Amino acid sequence: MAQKKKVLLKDIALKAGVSVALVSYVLNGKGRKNRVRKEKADSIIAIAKAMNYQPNHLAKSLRSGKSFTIGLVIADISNPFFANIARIVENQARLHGYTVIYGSSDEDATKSMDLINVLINRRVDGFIIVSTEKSEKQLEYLRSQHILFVLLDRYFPAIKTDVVSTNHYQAAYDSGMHLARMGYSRIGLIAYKSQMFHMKERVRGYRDALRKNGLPFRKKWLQEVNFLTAKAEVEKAIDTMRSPGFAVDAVIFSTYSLAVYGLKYINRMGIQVPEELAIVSFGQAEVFDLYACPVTYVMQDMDTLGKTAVDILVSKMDNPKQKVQRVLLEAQLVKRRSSAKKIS
Amino acid sequence: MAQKKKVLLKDIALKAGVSVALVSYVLNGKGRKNRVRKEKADSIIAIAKAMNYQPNHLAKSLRSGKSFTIGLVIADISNPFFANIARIVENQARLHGYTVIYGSSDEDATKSMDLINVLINRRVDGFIIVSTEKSEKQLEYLRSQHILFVLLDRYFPAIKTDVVSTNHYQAAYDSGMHLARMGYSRIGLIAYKSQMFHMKERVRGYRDALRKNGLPFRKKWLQEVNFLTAKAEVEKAIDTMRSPGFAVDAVIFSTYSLAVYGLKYINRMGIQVPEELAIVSFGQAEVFDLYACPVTYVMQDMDTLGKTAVDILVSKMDNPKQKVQRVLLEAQLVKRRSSAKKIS
DNA sequence: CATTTTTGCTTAAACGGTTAACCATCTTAA
DNA sequence: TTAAGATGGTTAACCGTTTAAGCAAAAATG
Repeated sequence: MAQKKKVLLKDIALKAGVSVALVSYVLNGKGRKNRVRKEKADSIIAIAKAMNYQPNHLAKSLRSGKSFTIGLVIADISNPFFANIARIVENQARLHGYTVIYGSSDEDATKSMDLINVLINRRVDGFIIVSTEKSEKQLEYLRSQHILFVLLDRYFPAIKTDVVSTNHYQAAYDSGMHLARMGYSRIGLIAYKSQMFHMKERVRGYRDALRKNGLPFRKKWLQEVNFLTAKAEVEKAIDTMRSPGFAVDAVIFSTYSLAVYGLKYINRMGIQVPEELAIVSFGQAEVFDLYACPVTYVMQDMDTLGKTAVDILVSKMDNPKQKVQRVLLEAQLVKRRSSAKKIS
Repeated sequence: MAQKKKVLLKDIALKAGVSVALVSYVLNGKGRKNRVRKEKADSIIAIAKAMNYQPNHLAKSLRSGKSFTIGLVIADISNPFFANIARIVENQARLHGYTVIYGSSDEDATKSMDLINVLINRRVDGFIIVSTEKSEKQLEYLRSQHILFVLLDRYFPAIKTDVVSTNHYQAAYDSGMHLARMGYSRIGLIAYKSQMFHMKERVRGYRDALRKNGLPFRKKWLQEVNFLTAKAEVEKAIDTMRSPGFAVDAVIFSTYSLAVYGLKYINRMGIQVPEELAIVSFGQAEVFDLYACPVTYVMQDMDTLGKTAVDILVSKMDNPKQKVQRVLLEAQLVKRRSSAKKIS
C-alpha cells in the first residue's frame, strides 16, 4: 500500500544504477550544467516521480545554508490589519518558493527578541518585522550578525534600514484636513503613548492639519493612552475630550484597536455620530463598513505593503549588497458618513 | 564587536577542553544521565552562555528526527475566527516548546494538500488541520505515513481521527430555538453549499429546531451559496427569502463571512433589524458588537478549541499509540438586540 | 589482591542531502 | 599519432548536531 519508509536520494540512485550525486544534480535542475546525459536525467526524474520522492528540507538547508524560510514578526495576528498582512506575505513568499514562520510580539520588545532568536535558531533566511518600541537594539544585533531584514509599517528614521511603510504623517494630515473641510473645528486625537516614529508622525500630521486650518489645539484634545490599559483609558479620554467648555466635535483614532474601544464606548454612551461627534479612524476592517454610522478610515495599501516587503527581502537575499530601500506608500482616506459635513 | 561566525558545539568543546559529545550531553540536560562531573558540566554551561551559543535547529532536527514544529492548516488567516485560533495555537505551542508554521488553504483541497506536502518536507512533527471539502484522502495519506494530526473545528464522522470541534448541531439548534422563543416563526438559514459535516450539522440543527417548534419550513428559506460567488449569492438569497408571500422574519447566517455579506446588503437595502428581519450569526468578531443593531451570535470557545488541539497533538507525539480523542465543545449563544422579542 | 562496577570522558557513525574535485573514455585538432 | 578538450560520470568531504559504543582509571567487592 503506502510506503512505510521515506524514499531517499540513495533509493533513487540505487534503482537508477547511478550515484547519489547524480540524482541530486538532476533533481535540482543542475543536470545540464553537470553534463548529465539527457536520457539518464529523464529516467532519474521518472524514477523519482514514480517513487514519490520528497526531499528532506532540513538536510537540504543544513548543507546548503539556505532554508527558504522567512520569519515574520508582527504585533498581533488577531488584529485584522496584521492578519491581512500575514496573508499577503504568506502568498507572496510562496510565490518565491519561501515558507513563512510568523510570531506575535504583543508590542513587547522582549517577546520580539525572543521570537527573533527562536527563528534565527531555525535558520530563517531573513525577517520581515513590524517593530515594537525600544527594539532598535534588535535591529543592530541583526545587522551585526548579517541577518537580512525588512521593516514593515513602522521604522526608525535614525536607523538606515530597508523599510516598507505608509506615510503616516500624510495620512493623519489628510484626516485632519478632511475634518476641517467638513466644518469641524475642535478636533481631537486618541493615540497610543509611544515613542515609535509612526505614532509620532500621526500626531505631527494631526497637529499640522490643525495649524494649517488655523484651528485651536488643546492639550486635552490629544490623548495618549497606554497599550496595556487602553480600553479604560480610551473611555476616560473620550470623557475628557467632551468635557463641557472645550468639547471636541470630531475625533481621530490613530489605531484600529483604539477605534474599537472608542466605538463601543460611544455606542454605550449613546453619542450620535457624526452629529455629536465626527470620527475618522486608522486601521481597516469590516467594522467600519458595518458600524451604525459607516466610519471614515485611512486605507493603507496592504497588498503593496506586504508584497513589496517580501520582494525587497527576497531580492536582498539574492544580492545582499544591494542598496537600502525605503518605500513609503500614500494612504487613501475613505470618506463615509461618520465625517459628513457638519450641520450647525 | 559582535561575533562574525556562529559559535558551534565544537568551539565550546575547544574552549572547555572536552569533546563535542560532552558539550552536547550537558547542554541538553543529559549530563547527569551520562555521568558528567558536576563541575565540568557547570563550566561548560558557563562557557556556552558566555559565548552566546545558539544551537542550529536544523542540524538538531535532522539528526534527532524531531523538529519541534507544528503545521497549522487553516482556511484563511484573514478570517478573524482563524486568526484568533492561530494566535491561541501559537501561544500554546510555544508553551510546549513548539514553533508553528501555518498556511491558508482557501477551502481548496488541492491547496491544502500542497501545503501539507511543503510542511511535511520541512519535517513538521504533526499537524493541526481545519479540513476542507473533499480532503478525506489527505487524512488517509497522513495516517498511512504515520504523520500525526488533530482536526480542528471540522471533521469527518466516518473517519476516526483526533478532533476538537464545536457541537455545530447544537449551536444551530439553539439558534433556531432562540428565534422561535422570541416569537419568530418564519426562519431562514444561509449556509455554504458544502458536503462538510459541520455545515450539514448546522443545517440539521436548524431544521430540527423548526420541527421541534412546529414551525413551517420552505425550501426557499434554506439557501446554500457557493464559496467563490458568495457575495452575489447571499444578496440574491436574501431577496428570495423575502419574496412576498413567504417572506422570512428571521435569518441565521451559518458563517462569519456570510454574515458580513448579508449585513452589508441589509444595510444597503435599508432593512430594519430586528423589526423587519431578526438575525443570528455564527462566527465571532467585533462587527457583531458594533453593528447598528448588535448581533446575536454563536460564541465558540476558541481558547479551549485551540489549546486542546495543541495539547492533544503534543501528548500524541509523546505517546503515538494513545487512543483517539474527540472533543466536542458546546457553543454559547450570545443574545443581542438583533433577535429581540418580536413585536407584532 | 584480583575482579567487577562505576565513573568520566572520547570516538565515530549517523541524519539526508550538496558540491568541489577527480577520473575515465571518447572526440577533436594539429 | 598524439595531446588537448569534451563528455559522463563517481568519490568523498561537509553542514552541525545526537547518541550508541568503547575505553581507561578509580572505586567497590569478595
